[in-house]
Amino acid sequence: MSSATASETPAADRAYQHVKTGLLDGSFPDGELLSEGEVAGALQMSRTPVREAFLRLQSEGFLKLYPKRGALVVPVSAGEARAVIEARLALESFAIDKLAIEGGEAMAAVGRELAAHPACDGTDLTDAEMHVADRAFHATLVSAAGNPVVTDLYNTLRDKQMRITSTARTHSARERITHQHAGLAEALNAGEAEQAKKQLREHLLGTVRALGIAGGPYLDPASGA
Amino acid sequence: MSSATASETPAADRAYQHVKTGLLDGSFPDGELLSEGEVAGALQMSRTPVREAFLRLQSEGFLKLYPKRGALVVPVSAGEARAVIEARLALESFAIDKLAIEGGEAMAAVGRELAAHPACDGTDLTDAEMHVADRAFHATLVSAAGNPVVTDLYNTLRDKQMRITSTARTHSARERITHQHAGLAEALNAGEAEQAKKQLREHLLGTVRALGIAGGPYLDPASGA
DNA sequence: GAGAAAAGACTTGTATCCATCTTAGATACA
DNA sequence: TGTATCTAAGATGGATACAAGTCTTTTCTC
Repeated sequence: MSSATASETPAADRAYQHVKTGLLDGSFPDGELLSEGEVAGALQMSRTPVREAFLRLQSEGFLKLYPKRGALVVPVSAGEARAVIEARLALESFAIDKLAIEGGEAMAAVGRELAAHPACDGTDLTDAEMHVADRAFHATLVSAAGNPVVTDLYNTLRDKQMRITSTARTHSARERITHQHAGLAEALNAGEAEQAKKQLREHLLGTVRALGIAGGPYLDPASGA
Repeated sequence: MSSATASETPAADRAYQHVKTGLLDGSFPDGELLSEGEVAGALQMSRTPVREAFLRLQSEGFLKLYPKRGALVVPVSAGEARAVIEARLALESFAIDKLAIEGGEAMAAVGRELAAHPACDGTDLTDAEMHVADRAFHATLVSAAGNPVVTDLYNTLRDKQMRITSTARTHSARERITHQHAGLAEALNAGEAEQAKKQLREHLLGTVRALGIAGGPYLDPASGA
């Protein structure tokens, strides 16, 4: 079992994890052109699993593969960050709308579940844990709509956003976040869909602003119009 | 240049196209477990590009890869079909909302563009052309929102739907479709966002029904609630 | 005949090899 | 000095070889 070929996790997964981590922690900065052989050497594996990882990362929007040239770490512009958040708002609003149509009890049930969520409190959580909790909080809301396709799309969005928020270190205003989470849960509990969507919009507007990006008219109607 | 290795398009693309086509025209029915070597042999290429195609198809949700077993052609259930259409409605509604916020003129411009689209008339089009036109029509609407992330998500949805509609042969009611398209364009032209969204919802409700699937409460509030 | 063990066919995962393409840098020339 | 060309290095795309896992079928034992 000491053989080098015997490893716990598949090489392709290790490659994927390695590159993704590097992307998130900034080891591979925006615009960098990296090659299969490079990371293959670093991980002491062949190019094949690295290739697989690159393809995955490309489909997730982290890399752009140029034929015979290399893999570009796609730069994330302010516009793209806003686009991601807008898309999140669209999908989460859909979830709220669908819950509303299914009836007040369905909404209230989700509201209760969310109110009890750690992301509504936030004490006793490290920054990393808070980040995980935040993600779980929103995922819970979206999943509650019972549309697996939307849930899927939403998760890919969060992956994209992870890259963005780590690129521009967010100084997360935890109080604001937990407070807004609680407000959202409360609105759902009360069966007020429109109010919930408004809370959500303001919450996400806060997120883009924390990135130092203007919300734009859709996220921030008060500014543009 | 006559060598067999010199081919116009990359082998990986050919493999991708081949499998996707097979998926859409039903050559690879739901639940089938296909293998890399199989299609590699059929296309007279090595497994490597086929593997690449499989990974792509998996990320698009057409295949599910089971380690050391094969690639499962994911079955599309009625529920999933509805989920896809719901997601489409969510994203297209987002597009309308965003246009509305950007102002009446922006909306009207899109309305004019859509009104002039072949998918609003439909004469002189074969069924295949009509299908393409329909897709372009909706893509135009979504793109007009100016959110590339959403546009991207939307396109993957259409790919998914392509698979569904081909699985269950749709008897497309062309008149209904073109008429509803025109109605949508008109509502946009008039700057009536809510009306446009309602038209859109009914349009997509017609689509699910054409597939022989109930709309469910979200697409068809009149039924459930 | 029934059940367990083993053999075989078939699958993917990974490494390695070769061909081709792209590009950076050296070199020749005006 | 500036430019064109040639050369070499490095990249990917694809083919092939081999290792290892999974399921099916056969065979052996009781």
